Amino acid sequence: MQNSEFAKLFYEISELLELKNENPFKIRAYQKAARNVEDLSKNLTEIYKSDGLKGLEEIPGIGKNIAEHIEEIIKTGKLKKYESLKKEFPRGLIELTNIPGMGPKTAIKLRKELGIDSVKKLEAAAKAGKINNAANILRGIDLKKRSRGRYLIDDAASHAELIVNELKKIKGIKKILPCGSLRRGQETVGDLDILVVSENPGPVMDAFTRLPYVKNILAKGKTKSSVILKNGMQADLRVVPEKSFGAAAHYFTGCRAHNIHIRQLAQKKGWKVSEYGIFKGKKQIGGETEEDLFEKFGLQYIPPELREMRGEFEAAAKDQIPKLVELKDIKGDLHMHTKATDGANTIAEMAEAAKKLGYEYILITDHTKSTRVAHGLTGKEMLGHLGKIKSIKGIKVLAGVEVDILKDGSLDYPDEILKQFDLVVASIHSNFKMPKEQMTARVIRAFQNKYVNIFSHPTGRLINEREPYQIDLEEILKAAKKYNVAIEVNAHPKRLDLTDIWCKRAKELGVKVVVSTDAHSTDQLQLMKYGILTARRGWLEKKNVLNCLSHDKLLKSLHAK
DNA sequence: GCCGTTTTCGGCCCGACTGTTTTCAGTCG
Ligand SMILES: Nc1nc2c(ncn2[C@H]2C[C@H](O)[C@@H](COP(=O)(O)OP(=O)(O)OP(=O)(O)O)O2)c(=O)[nH]1
Ligand SMILES: [Mg+2]
Ligand SMILES: [Mg+2]
Ligand SMILES: [Zn+2]
Repeated sequence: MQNSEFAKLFYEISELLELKNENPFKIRAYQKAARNVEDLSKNLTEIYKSDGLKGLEEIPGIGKNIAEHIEEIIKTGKLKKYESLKKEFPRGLIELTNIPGMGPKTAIKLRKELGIDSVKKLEAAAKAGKINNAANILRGIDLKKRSRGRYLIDDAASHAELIVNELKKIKGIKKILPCGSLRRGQETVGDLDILVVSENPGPVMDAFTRLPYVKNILAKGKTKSSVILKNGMQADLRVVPEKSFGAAAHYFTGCRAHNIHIRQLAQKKGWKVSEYGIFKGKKQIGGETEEDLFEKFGLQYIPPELREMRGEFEAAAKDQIPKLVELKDIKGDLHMHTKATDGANTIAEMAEAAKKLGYEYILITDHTKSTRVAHGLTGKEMLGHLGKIKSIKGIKVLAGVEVDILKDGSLDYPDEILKQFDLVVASIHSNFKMPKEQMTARVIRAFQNKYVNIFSHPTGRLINEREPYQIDLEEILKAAKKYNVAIEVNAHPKRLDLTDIWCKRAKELGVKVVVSTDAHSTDQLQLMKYGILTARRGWLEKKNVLNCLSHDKLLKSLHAK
């Protein structure tokens, strides 16, 4: 079983325990365990096999009980506790709690009083007038049906920008800052969380809830409002006074576990942290800015991308928060397509656009013949295509290729062709469904080719569309190190592949990383920023990212194989 | 259920909004 499946199971147990009206801290313990398992790069099954229960208990948030759960699942493929909970509370009951505003208490009450244990039955009862605030509930059901779950980061960012631009027009607003998972640069975003500084929140709330993009108002108060936008996305607004800006930005940026941790640190010092500041008794002693908030705790500033409860507090206490890579450090883009295959622009157009971004170089990487859907080229066609590269003033246009790794790990072009490119990017575009060991061996065989320099979109996942193929990334990273292959962080919001966690692992293993857009048009060259966010979430520094190097040093580093 | 450099038992973040609650529970951020 995959870690993600263990995590899902523990989340589900926590929901079932809520319905059972269990101790809220027990519920949180399961959520915490799920979260920590999700964040692990090592497989739980492997940990158990090598270090047993003791190994499992070393994972934060996993103690004797949950370790035994994991053991039971590995040994029997089932968990009795979960099976019996599931019998007690049908799936439909959990679905009821997914309706906004409806929690476990209400769901249980509905079942007890009206025999309702599914959204369908609730809808019918509401329409038949058997329920108190039927209108609200029907609205909630409707919202749930329309909501698309989690959004791609570029989608969230563009909607945040629309709202920010509208809010800017309001008088008396001193600051506007989108926070939450968007500010942390998470690969998907559940909702928009926008912070506003104003000493006069009333008019801000009025304006926010009347925005043209707003479809429903979920809540509207003095300091906080929530709305549903026309596209189904939720947007939350907090308004605080200037003196609370830092604490509020910190609170609203999260993550939740990170917030709880800093509040616990405050308790130990006899202080209190809330979104309004750091307090000693009634007196505010800090939190005007985020920098001040961390400083008051003797902590180095923690960038939003690292606020995930993944070791940032330990690092900050020791002054070991790395100087994270930035967009301005990027000197070139090493993955892009042109009209010759499935791109929209010519080589010259891509080069001009890249030059405008201030890049020193780009690598043209069109598809090879096996990727027929993308009109992949034969070796001869490819060399002809790249032969048309004219020197363009102010930017180096490198001749590259995104060569298919075939089913057996051989490449779509022979070495005589491959050796003619400046750099070779390799990736998987077919035969996704094969056992993990076979896929891993296939890719490692490709790494052994003398001319392969970069492995692109290593898991092939498409967020919200396609699961990653089965591949042992730990082995892939080790092989990448051995054969001097750089691993790509594909910056496209649908991919973001490698993920943040695996970026961190790559750094630990000393594997070189490149951040590339895989642009299929000049516009898409600007997606680089999302790849950078992912790299930053993976604790990567400028020195870990090869396309922060100048052209000469880049080629030298990759050609050493 | 987890955890511990004051604790192996007794804590576990803190606050906003809604509804009918006249002093709080439920839900959510
Ligand atoms: N102290 C504290 N802060 C919370 C809690 N829940 C949420 N927050 C803070 C941290 C979150 O990042 C921020 C926004 O809440 P969201 O529910 O929108 O979560 P977030 O944006 O992190 O993830 P999302 O992508 O929206 O699911 O509010 C909580 O229980 N306690
Ligand atoms: Mg959010
Ligand atoms: Mg939110
Ligand atoms: Zn590509």
